[in-house]
Amino acid sequence: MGKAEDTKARLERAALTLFVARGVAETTTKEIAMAASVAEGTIYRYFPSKEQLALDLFLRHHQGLAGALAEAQRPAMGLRAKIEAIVRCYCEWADRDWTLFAYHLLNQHSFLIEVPDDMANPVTVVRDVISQAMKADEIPRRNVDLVAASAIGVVMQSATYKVYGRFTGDLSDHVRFFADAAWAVLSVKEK
Amino acid sequence: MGKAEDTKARLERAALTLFVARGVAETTTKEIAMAASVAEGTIYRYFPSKEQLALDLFLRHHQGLAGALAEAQRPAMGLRAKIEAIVRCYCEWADRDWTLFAYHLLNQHSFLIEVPDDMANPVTVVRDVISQAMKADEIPRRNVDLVAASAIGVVMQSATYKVYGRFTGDLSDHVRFFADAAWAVLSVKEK
DNA sequence: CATTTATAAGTGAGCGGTCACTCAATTTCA
DNA sequence: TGAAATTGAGTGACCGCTCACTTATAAATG
Repeated sequence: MGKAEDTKARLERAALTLFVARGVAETTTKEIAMAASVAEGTIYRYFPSKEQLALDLFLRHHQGLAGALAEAQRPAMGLRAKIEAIVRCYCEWADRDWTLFAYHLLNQHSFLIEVPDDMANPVTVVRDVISQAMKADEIPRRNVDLVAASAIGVVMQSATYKVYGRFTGDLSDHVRFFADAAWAVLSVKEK
Repeated sequence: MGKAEDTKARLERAALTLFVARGVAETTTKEIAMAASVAEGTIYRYFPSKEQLALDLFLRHHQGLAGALAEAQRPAMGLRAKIEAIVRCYCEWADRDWTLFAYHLLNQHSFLIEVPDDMANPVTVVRDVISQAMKADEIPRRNVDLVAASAIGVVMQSATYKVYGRFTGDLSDHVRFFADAAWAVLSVKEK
């Protein structure tokens, strides 16, 4: 790794850690620089603004995750298998870089509006899989967005509670349960 | 309503609306005052700081919701009925004052650490109900926090997506589905 | 090789501007 | 008329960002 790339990476990691610990608005450029062991001005050799740095970090993970989920579900046959593939991939991403994952989770509100409509999107991947399964009558036909939200919530709320420290350990340890639970949500019979 | 109480209520409502629309850190005291049609200084007659105003709003809803959920589930017999009572109560609170609800939902991260341990807590209510049901062998025994998170996620993620505008309409219209889905999550068989 | 030249990377004091908060003066109203 | 409520210009702290300058690295030259 070149020296410049190393500096940039150190800045990103420092920013990420502080953003998760104290929030984006509450983190100063001076703090980021200190944590990365560079001068404040150096930040601006690599990023046009603090806001852009924050957005870069978010979008990179957002797109990466969306691509990975799309790849993961593709080879799986049938909704049940696709769900498990998606859940496994999601949990692995979370466990691999928990700080980045937590940052993405905690800052959706701020950045999601800045995501272009045509950009790969984790939610869309899930939504499409569910939509297909409804068309194929694998599960009852319902409001896709509502059902997708509920299924996604099974995993995402658990991840959120891990951020809060309400429980510990790898998310990947519970892939089977998450997949079963999400499947159960999607399969709820109409009355 | 006395004049002073009216002013305080207007300030709270103005702050709430702005906090939801633009975020707490991004909202200035000048904006709050303007939206409430008072001078900036008036804020400080009723609140010691902007931060305390934000915390007050959060805690009032947090405690109110916790109390309401505890009340709602008490008379219901059996886990299935308790879940439905909790879900219904939660959705009604959301629909009754959506701005306040959205504020609470979007700012958990910032304020949850400031909630005293002994304070009534919406999550604890749900957790305890599930814990009881496990003891009574109504549902499989599992990691309570994990299962509670997943069940709660069914409803909360849907609420979150409503905040994002991914779908519209009252949450209360879907109480039955949420209850069924949460129940399904809790009932997932161990393999 | 040594030496000059060119470019990239890093620095930190300081600037312009914002913002939460204060307070002396003014208005409201019982 | 006196206490309570309100006002808004003013204050000081802070913060993102700039920029003139230094230092490290690489390229060119003879």
